[in-house]
Amino acid sequence: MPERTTTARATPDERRRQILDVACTLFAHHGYAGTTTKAIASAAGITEGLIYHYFGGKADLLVEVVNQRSALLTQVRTLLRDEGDAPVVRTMPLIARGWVELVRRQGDLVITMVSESHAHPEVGAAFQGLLDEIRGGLEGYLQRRVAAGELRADLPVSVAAASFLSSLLMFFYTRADLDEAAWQVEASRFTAALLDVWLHGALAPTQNPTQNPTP
Amino acid sequence: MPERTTTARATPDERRRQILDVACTLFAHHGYAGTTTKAIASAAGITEGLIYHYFGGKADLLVEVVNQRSALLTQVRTLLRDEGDAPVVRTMPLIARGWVELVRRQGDLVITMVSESHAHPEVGAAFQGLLDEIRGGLEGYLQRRVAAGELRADLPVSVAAASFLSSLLMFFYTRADLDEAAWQVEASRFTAALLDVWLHGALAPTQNPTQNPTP
DNA sequence: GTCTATACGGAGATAGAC
DNA sequence: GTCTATCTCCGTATAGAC
Repeated sequence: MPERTTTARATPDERRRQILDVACTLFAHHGYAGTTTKAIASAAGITEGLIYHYFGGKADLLVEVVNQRSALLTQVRTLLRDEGDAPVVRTMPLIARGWVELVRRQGDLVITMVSESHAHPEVGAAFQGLLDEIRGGLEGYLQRRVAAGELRADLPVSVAAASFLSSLLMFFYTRADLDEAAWQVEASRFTAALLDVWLHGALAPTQNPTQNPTP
Repeated sequence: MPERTTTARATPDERRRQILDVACTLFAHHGYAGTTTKAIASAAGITEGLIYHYFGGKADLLVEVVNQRSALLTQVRTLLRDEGDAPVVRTMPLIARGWVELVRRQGDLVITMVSESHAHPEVGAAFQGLLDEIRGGLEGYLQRRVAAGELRADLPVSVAAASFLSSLLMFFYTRADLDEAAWQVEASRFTAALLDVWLHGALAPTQNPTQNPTP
């Protein structure tokens, strides 16, 4: 078995990972086209030439970075499966918090996908595919809660799921620069309020004058 | 007074506009860093040198493009003012449709702002400022409808407004490539369903067992 | 596996003729 | 106001030594 006495750091796989991580961060902060191979090498503490030992070219970096979304998708699936068929008032807050924290932890990847969506059709397709799968998962859960009679029968589940996820995603996207402490506070507030609106709607309860004026 | 007999097209102001329009379109499709001055000149039917006669440099183009957002803001303000204090079931559909059509007509600008948000802090700030002002406007309207008793008193108006706008914005952002016909269909459907969820919420009406089992 | 050195093209920008 | 010509630098990518 391969033994390492001292020093000798960074196995090939670690290097690949490291380069991809650095690239992802820089892509998020400066955009793909705005990130130079020199900057990537410098931030990774290596030379430009080494990048081409591990990857075919700069374009490959973007592809491989975006492919890491599958890990993100897996985590969301776990999130949805774990909360199987519990009532929405219990599950939705967990999904909301899980989704928002997941997006934040994978923030650079998400920012890169959103930012490069329109410049690189493949990225746009990957991003939309990811959102669609996640929305589909949530949709399935909502459908089951409709069947259980907990959600209204005429709820447009697909749009309800999309709206829920979009709102949290946009929230993250516009506050990604917050430090961890401020983020926790704002994310909690926003999530709670969003759930309130999403569950109960904006309208005042039954002010229909022909029925139940004051019950 | 300045007279023009024939030909002699493109006044200085028209040229500026034209260059900015072309730049905005290309920024949206290839990103700022991915757009070359050569490409802008070529698409505008002029030479690169002329760009520098009208603008200080490429960076100025981005700034001026993003500054066009004020026009967008004005239009939203008009939209909100015109529908003053009418009931939500009448006004919100108009706001939804107006917002979504506005965003689509100014699609290249919106895509550019979103895409370049994190690479260029000034753009990010401009974008967030724009969203904040629009949300604030909608929030004011909602607050008045709360006062009128039409919306529930405990509605988190700020988040309700943000969620409404975010959902429509993300919808546009992920379907910007649809052709006009398909767009009209999908936008109508989405908008109607979103309003349904937003107004009435997802929960089934009062299945509280201690009260009104079947009224 | 990692670095040095270098080729090559293209990017933004300027000068000056018309 | 518009174009042609050109400058300079920097970006990606390769070759080859260690």
